[in-house]
Amino acid sequence: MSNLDQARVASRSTETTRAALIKAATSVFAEYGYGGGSVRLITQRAMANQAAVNYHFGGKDGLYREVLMAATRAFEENAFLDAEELDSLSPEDALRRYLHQFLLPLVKRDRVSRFLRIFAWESVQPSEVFSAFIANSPPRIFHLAEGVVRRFLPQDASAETVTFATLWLAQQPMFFVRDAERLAQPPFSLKFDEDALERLVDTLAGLSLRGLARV
Amino acid sequence: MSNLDQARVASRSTETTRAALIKAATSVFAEYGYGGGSVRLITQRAMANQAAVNYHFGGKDGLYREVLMAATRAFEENAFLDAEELDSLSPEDALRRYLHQFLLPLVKRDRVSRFLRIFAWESVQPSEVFSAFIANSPPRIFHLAEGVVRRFLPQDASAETVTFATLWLAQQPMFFVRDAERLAQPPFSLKFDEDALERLVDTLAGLSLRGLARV
DNA sequence: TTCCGCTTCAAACGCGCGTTTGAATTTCAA
DNA sequence: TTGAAATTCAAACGCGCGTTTGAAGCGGAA
Repeated sequence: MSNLDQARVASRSTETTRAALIKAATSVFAEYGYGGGSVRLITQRAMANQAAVNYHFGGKDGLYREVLMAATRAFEENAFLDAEELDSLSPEDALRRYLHQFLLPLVKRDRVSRFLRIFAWESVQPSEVFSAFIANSPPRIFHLAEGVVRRFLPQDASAETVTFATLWLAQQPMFFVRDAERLAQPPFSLKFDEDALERLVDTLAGLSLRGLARV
Repeated sequence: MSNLDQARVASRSTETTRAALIKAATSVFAEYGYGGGSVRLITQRAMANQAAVNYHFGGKDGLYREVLMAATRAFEENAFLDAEELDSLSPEDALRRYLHQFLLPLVKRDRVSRFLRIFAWESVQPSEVFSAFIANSPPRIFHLAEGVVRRFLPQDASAETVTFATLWLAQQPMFFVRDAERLAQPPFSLKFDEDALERLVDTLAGLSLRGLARV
């Protein structure tokens, strides 16, 4: 008992530091990606010592794994988008819902949006940590695009075609999420408020559904 | 005259070193991007001294500018794809030609393919050097996607719509070019020979033209 | 109060990076 | 051949990175 109590109480301050580090790491990695985010910046934002990362998580990679686990948990707790919910919609509405949810980080800066930004980074330059992470427990979020695409493709579509189309669809919102800041500046000067988000969803959904020929 | 001769002859060996550095830098930056490519690797491949980069180009950024200038020159000398050639084709064929040319690096490893890979890197993480470079002399290559897209969009399409659609189209081949190596491994295991390239062009052109609804 | 594990802390380590340095070497006009 | 300019070279510099170190601080048990 005494051991347990001590562990419990001691872990109170431990949990405070751990939570602060995970929160700071989430925002830093969302901003700069895993490779671009530094331990020094993370500990600075968490108001913790640099060595705390190694003490509590064994290193930068361990902290990142913790962030990825939190992200997976958030997505699987239906905090984001559920495959069953998509199935209940028409294919067209499922596509629009998919695009809308993945483009949300353009206008919201909440926890889930930061997780999405991290995934957007990993979609263009996967870290070894991430690759190993999804190899062990592939997150459901990756099946969403395939699920949406499959409802449009014929049953006998080749696996290669399905892969092409899935990658094609998944990339579309990722690009805008990842590069939102850059697109806000010249020569593009795209400002994303909620109306612009709806127009972007409309445009992307139209392009995805009917292609250029019908825009 | 004597000064000129001296400069000319001296520049013979100079040009040898410069050319070797530019060639090595092109392949290194194509493989790892500007930030990921190191001066040490470049000089090693060029069999030159590390200090040569600073001596001849003033630094890593100056060398990169030289590579970008060579790329711009290659593209403007019709070594790649000409806007007028695209205009001479039907919109559908122009789109297919655009996609085909931008996907060529998947099967070819020539000079132009390396330039395209560099552009693919810059499309996701623009370096300051690149941003400054295109600010001074925007390369024609960037107008190609807009030119293709515009022929499908109605005349009165808003500037925002044109931008959305242009970015959307430009991203599609970039993704496959940039991540070819990763896509070759599980879980995707995509092998790109010339046949696969044609199928990818078909798929992307179909998706771009008619969307998911008609695949 | 004393002691002992847990946690924090400032400092330093080792590494790779782009760059600088100053001497050695090469080049070529005079 | 000579001397000055251009070029090459090995070595080192300064910086930021992730990580390690060992002492200091802290809190609860005896």
